[in-house]
Formats: sequence, C-alpha cells, structure tokens
Amino acid sequence: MCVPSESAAVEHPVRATNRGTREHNERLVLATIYDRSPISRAGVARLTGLTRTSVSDVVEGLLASGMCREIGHGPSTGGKAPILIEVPGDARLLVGVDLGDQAFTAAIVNLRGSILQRVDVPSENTDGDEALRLAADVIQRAMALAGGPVLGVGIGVPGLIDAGAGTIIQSVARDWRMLALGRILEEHLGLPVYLANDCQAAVLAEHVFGATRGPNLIMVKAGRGIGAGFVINGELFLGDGYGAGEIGHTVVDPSGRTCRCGRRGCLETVASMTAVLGDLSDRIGRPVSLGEVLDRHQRREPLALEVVRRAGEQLGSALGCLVDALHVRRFVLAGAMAAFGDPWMEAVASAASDRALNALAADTTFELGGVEDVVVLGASALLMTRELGLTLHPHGLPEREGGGRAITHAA
Amino acid sequence: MCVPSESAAVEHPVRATNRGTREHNERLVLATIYDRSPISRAGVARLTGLTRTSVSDVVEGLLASGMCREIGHGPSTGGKAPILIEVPGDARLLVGVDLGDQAFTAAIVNLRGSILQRVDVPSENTDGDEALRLAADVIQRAMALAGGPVLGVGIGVPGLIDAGAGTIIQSVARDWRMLALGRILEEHLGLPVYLANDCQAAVLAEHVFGATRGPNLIMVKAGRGIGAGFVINGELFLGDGYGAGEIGHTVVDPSGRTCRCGRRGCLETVASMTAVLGDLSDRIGRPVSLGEVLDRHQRREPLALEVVRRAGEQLGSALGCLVDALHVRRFVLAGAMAAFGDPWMEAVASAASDRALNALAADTTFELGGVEDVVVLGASALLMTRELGLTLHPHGLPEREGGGRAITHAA
DNA sequence: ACCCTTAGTCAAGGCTCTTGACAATGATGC
DNA sequence: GCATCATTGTCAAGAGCCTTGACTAAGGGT
Repeated sequence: MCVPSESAAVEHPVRATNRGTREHNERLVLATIYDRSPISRAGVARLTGLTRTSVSDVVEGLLASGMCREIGHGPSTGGKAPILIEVPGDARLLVGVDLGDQAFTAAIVNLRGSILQRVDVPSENTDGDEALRLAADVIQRAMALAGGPVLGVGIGVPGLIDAGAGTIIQSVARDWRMLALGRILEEHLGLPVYLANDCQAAVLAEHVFGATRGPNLIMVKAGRGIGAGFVINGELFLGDGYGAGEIGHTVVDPSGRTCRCGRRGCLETVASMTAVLGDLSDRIGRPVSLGEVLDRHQRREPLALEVVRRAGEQLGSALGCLVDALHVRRFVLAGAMAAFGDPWMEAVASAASDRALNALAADTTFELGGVEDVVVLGASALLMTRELGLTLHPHGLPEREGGGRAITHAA
Repeated sequence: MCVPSESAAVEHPVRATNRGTREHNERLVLATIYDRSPISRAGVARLTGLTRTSVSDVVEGLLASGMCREIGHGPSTGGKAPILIEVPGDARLLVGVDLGDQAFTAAIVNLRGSILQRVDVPSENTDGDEALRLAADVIQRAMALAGGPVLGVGIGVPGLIDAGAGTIIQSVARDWRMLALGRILEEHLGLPVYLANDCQAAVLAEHVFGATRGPNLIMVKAGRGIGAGFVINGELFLGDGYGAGEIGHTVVDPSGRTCRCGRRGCLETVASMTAVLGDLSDRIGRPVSLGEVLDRHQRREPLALEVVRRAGEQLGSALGCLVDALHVRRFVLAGAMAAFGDPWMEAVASAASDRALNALAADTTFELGGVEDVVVLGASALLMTRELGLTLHPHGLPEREGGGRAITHAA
C-alpha cells in the first residue's frame, strides 16, 4: 500500500524525513490521478511539478497495489501517445456509517461516493452497550455485502467526538460518554476506523465528493437538530475541543421557547424541523407528521410556505455573522430541512444577506445539499481522505488544463 | 540564510523534495530553539524527533548565518555538559508598520516582539499617491533608526487585503484600490514585504508573541471600527476572498442607527468606540472626547460604566455565535476599547456566554489584549513567521520538559 | 580510579528526487 | 513514402538529506 494503515497514530507530527517526502508525493500523485483521470504519467508530472521519472516510480507502486490501472492510450499531441491511468472507483470500498438519532445506517461506498449497499436499523430507543452492539452489528452486516477490498470504516455520530483519538466524548441520545468506539471497532474488525461528529462528517461529503473546488466550505445540516461543519484551508476544522459547528443552541431569541438543552430561544427552537412541525401544529390546532408537512409544502400551501420561510429566515439570520466573520464563499444547506428545497434555501440566503456586509454577502453562495445520506457519505469521505489522502480538486493543484481528452482505445 | 527570501513566491505549493525536507527541518529546529532557548542540540533532537546528527548539521548553518548563538554550557545531567544555544533577540530586526486610519506608524521590532524604535505621523487627511509616499517615507525613516540587519517589512492596513499577493484590494480611508503596495515597496527597498489586513495582523501578534500555546485564536479589535482576526489550526485564516474578520458591519439591530456603511444597526453602531462616544454625548447633551470618556470610566462614573457595559454586551452577543460555531477557546479583545479594561471585557464575556451553549461557553476564555501596538507587532509577526517560520509554542511540538535549566557559564 | 551517562561528531549507508540520455511512437512536412 | 520533430516512458548516474552505529569528549557517581 502506498500509505500507512494505522488510523490515528499521533506521534511527532512535525519532523520531515525522506520517507515523509515519498508519502507526500504518493498521495499527491494518487490524488492527481483520482481528480484528473484519465491522465498520463507525463500529465501528472506537469500538474504536480514532479519529474516524469518520479511519477513513473510512484505509479509503479500504485499499479501494483491496485490503486491505479492503465486503461489504454490517449491521442498523441505530436509525439508518443500517452498511457492513460485512472483510479478505479472500486479499487477500495469504504464503509460509511451514520449512527443517527433515529436510525443506524452502514453503507458500502465506492471511491467516487456512490452508495453500493446499505443496511438500516431503527435506533431510537437504544442506548448504552446495547446501542454499541447494534452499531457493530450494522457495520458487520454491511461489510458482509461488500464484494471487494474494504479499506476501513468511517463513522459519523451526533455529539462531541474526539476525531483524533476516535473517542466519543459525549453522545446524549445513546448515553455514551468517553467511549473509545474507534479503538474498540478497530480491534474487532482489524481495519482502520475513523470517527467524527455527524455534521463534521457531512461537510467532508461535499468537500471530497462535491462538484466544485475550494479550500473553504461550510455545511449546515438542519433536521430535528441543527449543526454545522467547517472545512477551512482544505482541512476539516474541529475546534479546540472538537465542538466546532454546534450552532444549534446559540440563543437567537432570549425570550423564546424553552429548548431541550434547558435554555430559551436556541436556534433549534425556531429553525429546525422540530420547530417547523411545532409551528404548523400550533397553527392548525392538531399534531402534524413530517410527511404531512412535506406534502403541504410540496403543494405550496401558503401556511406551510410561511412556516418554512420563517424557519429559513431564522437560520439565515444566525448564519449572517458567519458570512461576515469567515468570508467563506460556499455554504451548503443539507439535512431533512433541505427537502423543502428552493423556497427554504432562498429564505436562508436572503436573511443571511440582510445581516451581512454587502460585499461579502454578494460573494457568498448557498446551495442545497443532500437530504438523506450526507453523513454516510461524509463518514466515507473522512475514511478516504485520512487513509488515502484522496479528494477531488486537491488543494494547491493548478486549475484544469484545456478540455479533457478522449480515450481512443480501452484496454 | 536558512530560508528563502522571496516574499510571496507562489508556485507549485504541493510537491515534496529533499530540499523541502531540509527547509522544513531548518524551520523546525530554528523554531524549537527560539521557543525553548537556551537549549542544547541534543535537547532539540529529543523534542523534534530528529537525530542529533541532523540537528547538528542544521545548527551549523544557523550559527553561520547568525540566527543562532552558542551561549555557554548547561549543567550536566550525568554526562557531558550540553552546549546551550539561543536565537538572539536581535539576530534580525523586523519593521512593523500600521497604516491606520488616524496615524501611520512604523517600528523597529526585535524577534521577541519588543519595539525598539518607532516613527508616527498623522494620516487622517491623506489619501491616494500622497498617502503612498507618506507610508514609504515613514517606513524609511524607521529603517534608518535600525541598528542591525533588517529582515524585511510587515504591514497592517485596514481594508480588504490580498495577503498572498501583497495587494491592497480596497482601503476606503486612503482611497486605495488594487494597489500592489507589497511589490512597489519590495522594489523600492530591496527587502521582502508582507501585507495583511490590520485585524488579521493583530491576531498574529498574540499568536506569535503571546504567552500561551494553542492552534486556534480569535482576536477582536474594537476601536473606532470593529474587526476580528482568526488563527485556525496554527495558520492565519483569510477567508476565500481575504475578508475574514469583517464583523463590524454585521447587522445586530435592523432598526438601529444608520452606519457609515449605509445600513442600519451594524455592530459598529452599537459596540465601537464611536458608539460609546456617541452614546455618552447623547446622555450628557454635549460632545465628549475620547480622553474624557476614558477619564470618566477610569473614575468609575456610573453613566460611563453603563455606556461601556452596554457596548461590551452588544459585542459579546455578536461573538456568541462564534463561540458556538468555532469552539475556539481563546478570544483576545484588543484595540482602543480595551482601555476600558475589565468592566468592558467582563460585559463582553458574560454576554457571549449568555448566547452560547453552556459547555462551549465554559470552555472559552476572554482576555484583554493591547490597546495601542497590536497592529505594529502583528505586522512584525507576519513578517517573522512568513520569512523565518518562527513562532513561540510551535504547533505540534510536545509540551515543555521539566523546568528550565540554569546557565552556568555565559560565553 | 573506574564505570556509567550524556553531548557532539564522523563516516557509511539508504532512500528519494533530479539530471541527462535514450528508445519507442506518433504527428507533420516535403 | 520518408525524414524530421515532439512527446512519452524508462534507465543509469548523481546529488541531497536523514539515519545508523561508532567514537571521542566530558562530567557525575561509587
């Protein structure tokens, strides 16, 4: 393999060695091929600044490990035709896991972010050791469905997660505290296991598998709760105590409703799916289900539109300060609320703009992200970046050369 | 020299080479000696994980360039006594420049963040080319006062600054737009020149010269305007378009006063020194000066305390969302408002806590920073980190070993 | 005195990138 | 059709850098 397989080996993260140089360049070459495939050795050399000799040497190892594959010749541009190389999507399989509040999901995901298999179980009334067993069971059932080499496991969990050590510091819904889930599963499975907070994982889904390039990205995941994840300078940002992104309990209205956290007027009380359900129930005078709200909104019923719009505006107002403070161009809005689509997103964007400096607001884009699988995909992305260093649009790589080239002969 | 002297040479920032390995380790050794001096070669080897051989080799170059100095022997711990090494504070001199709204300041600063010389000129009614000449003049007058080798120039400017290219994208007070100040001064002075936004520079002053360790730090500079600077994962964070930290024009009260930016209720209209002066003037019924406000507050006059407290609370409320979103433990509050001391800081801290999630708020500390020289020192720190890679408490270095050792013989 | 420990240095060795040359191969021009 | 040129991929030699293992210097402990 081209990269070490220990998961969270923290030692001296500072000294540079020849071996470190090699590993860096192996990751660079692999990431370049992954991002720009099909591409020739010479093309990689041009993009990275490495010599053709060095690239050939690295590629030899990648071919041997199956991480790369020669797929035929490209058209000549006046000389010998290049041998095109790619990273096969199924060179390794990823296990992405979402230990969500309502369900545990484990999925087999390929290197391009496609879900190949999935296993779901409801988790709402499970906690403690029983929940731990259930999680392990879901993961193993998914792995049994993988038809190829599994690289490892990535897991997203709501709560405070020490992503470095792979430890759950606290996850309220499961009553887990200081649970070294990463270490436990690594011993159990014999594979590297990475953990992160669910929203922190989610932002990686977009950063790693997303369509556009950029070193900075903010993911806001709004469902029953609200949280965010940050990619800053191309890296997942965790904060000093792993709590970065916990925006759901910022007080936006000190005289508002009491939140499950005990305070009043948290963002979750006005902008989450729980808030939308509550608001609509109040207006109608009877409890409404998630399906009914989505349905009414889908039919553009004024009351539903109004409730959703207000929730979006509250979220947008809260995000306004982040627009100004961080000047991150790209916000992705995901989670259950994203099912409300453009009306919701536009309410968020417009309220955020109203709060932010004009020049910065004009520079900021809001996009809709996934409703369902962002955590599963993000957990896979976490595994893939940590273990292989892979990402589309690697940070620092020059922009794409002239248009892509067609493949003349498939191998 | 141990490091290249080009200022903002952006090329292929990705490929690893043997030369890059060497440069990395040179910076690592230098930073270790700077942070832990006096220290022996063997001590550096222990801290960095490098071999004694490699450290000796690197130190040889550092001694030759004058970046390090042998200062005598330390006490033996059971074997040969170590030769202690330090980075002399005046091994190189830094020129730190603050092109502020009221004054241009250029100072000669040593590697420990002490201001040795300074030149100030008022700048309030200067703009365009005249302001450019004035800036160059101030810098040259300061350099004439330096009694040693000048490493280069670091500059902090209010406005939108492309810190990579050294270009002022826009600085309203000077009517500068797309001014390549860095390039111009580099050609003029024959020295490397680094630029950053004033608040972005200020946060580096604390990060580089400050007393405590930590990869993340937020500096809030509140004076006539309000801005912030972020150090994230040990790096200055600029945002996608260099505007990170522009929190002064986030709307906190949509029905508030009209701001100089044209909107209503910006943070600056309620929490800046301008706001304090305005509030107190309104309450008293006549204009008051900065000196008078400080004086009244110093005497703990209730009206002044009340006005300052409210300003602090507004700032704190606005910072609450950052406490939650980023989970950065350390906030430093600097600028003219810091002259109000603890009453102001406590108002900020308490309001921020009221807005933030309890667990995260309890984890966050607010400190008072400098009133006057943060930009000058930060600009020096920018130069020093970019050019030499120096910082106290280098990111990733293990905690300090047992207590420091006394020097037995000075060289 | 003798032994042990630590600091600093040296020579040999291994790993990695680079240089320069070369063969293979296809486009282009005559 | 043939010569020329450009590009790709590879090879051997070389240089840079870190590491290994050994050695000298120098100080403490018994």
